[in-house]
Amino acid sequence: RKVAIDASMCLYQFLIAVRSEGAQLTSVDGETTSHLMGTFYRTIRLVEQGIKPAYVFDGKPPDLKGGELAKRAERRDEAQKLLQAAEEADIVYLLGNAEDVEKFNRRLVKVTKTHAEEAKQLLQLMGIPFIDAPCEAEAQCAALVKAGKVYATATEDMDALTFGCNVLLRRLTFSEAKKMPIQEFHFDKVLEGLELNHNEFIDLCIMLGCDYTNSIKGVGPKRAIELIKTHRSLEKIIENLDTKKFPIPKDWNYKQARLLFQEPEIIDPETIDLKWTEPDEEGLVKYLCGDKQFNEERVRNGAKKLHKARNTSTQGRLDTFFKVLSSPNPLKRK
DNA sequence: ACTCTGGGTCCAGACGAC
DNA sequence: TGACCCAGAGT
DNA sequence: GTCGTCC
Repeated sequence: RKVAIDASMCLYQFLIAVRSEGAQLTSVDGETTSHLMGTFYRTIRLVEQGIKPAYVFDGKPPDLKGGELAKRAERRDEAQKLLQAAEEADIVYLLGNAEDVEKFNRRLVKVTKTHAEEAKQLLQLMGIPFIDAPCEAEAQCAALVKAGKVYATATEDMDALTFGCNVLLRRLTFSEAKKMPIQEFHFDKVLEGLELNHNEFIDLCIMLGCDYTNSIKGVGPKRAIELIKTHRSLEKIIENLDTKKFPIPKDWNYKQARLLFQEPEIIDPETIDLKWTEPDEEGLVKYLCGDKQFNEERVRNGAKKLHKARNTSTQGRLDTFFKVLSSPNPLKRK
């Protein structure tokens, strides 16, 4: 089974989660290795389960996302200040605020170009294909699914559905899947459950709060669903809405936001040829053990697992592994 | 009393030895 | 980012 | 399962 994965999202998770004593893992020269550690082992795991992952990297964010990105930057600035304060307090009270320091450090995490390039180099050596999306990775993933180049997108982000991704897999990380089953959402079933078509669903998501626009104060999930079912489009909703109670945001650019979901900037999936190839064991050892000080035995062992899984004829279906669950109603924000 | 929103919080991987 | 809890506004 | 360790 071929599956598309939003690479930046994974890297972000790894940078936050893969830590020791609150700090990211690093090579001796202080370079972070958490993202490589996570990518290496999780990918091996997936391949061993008979899944062929294809990683999709973000490109330039759309202009409309600027507001959201500015907010995130602001939050990081805020965390930076809090971190500084906590560190100073730490010196005074000796370890009293160590937890706070950790907490604020996490909020500062950002996936850089370097992280992405290093991950690509690793994937290359592992024989795993990756794609540079021109814009939003989720949009490119959805396009790959629609074109039948992969079976599904594996993500925690429901935005993939808004982009029209037919099949979405949640919790496709098998360590987590032990606690909670992997969920498989089918877009057509979701639409059926909500009794909406794709365009109506997009308008709904815009009301619920997407990265591209503000949302209407006072309108949450309940009212949004009711509004879209009554009026079937944002234009009609705006016409009929009591704007005294529910003021439309100033300069509300919902039309362009809608367009970003309907016709996102993507590479034509037909021009993409995904190839899973033999892992380069010596290359992996050279890269991970030379520069990054990974344990050689573990790296070689990982390379062998990749090799073996690759040459095991049509590995067991993953359906046997998890509960297929076409939930009709992911009625949450986003 | 009930419903809904929105603001706050917390959390976030994988391996292997035991 | 998502999931959960709680306060408070609105009904 | 829990927990220390990975780098």
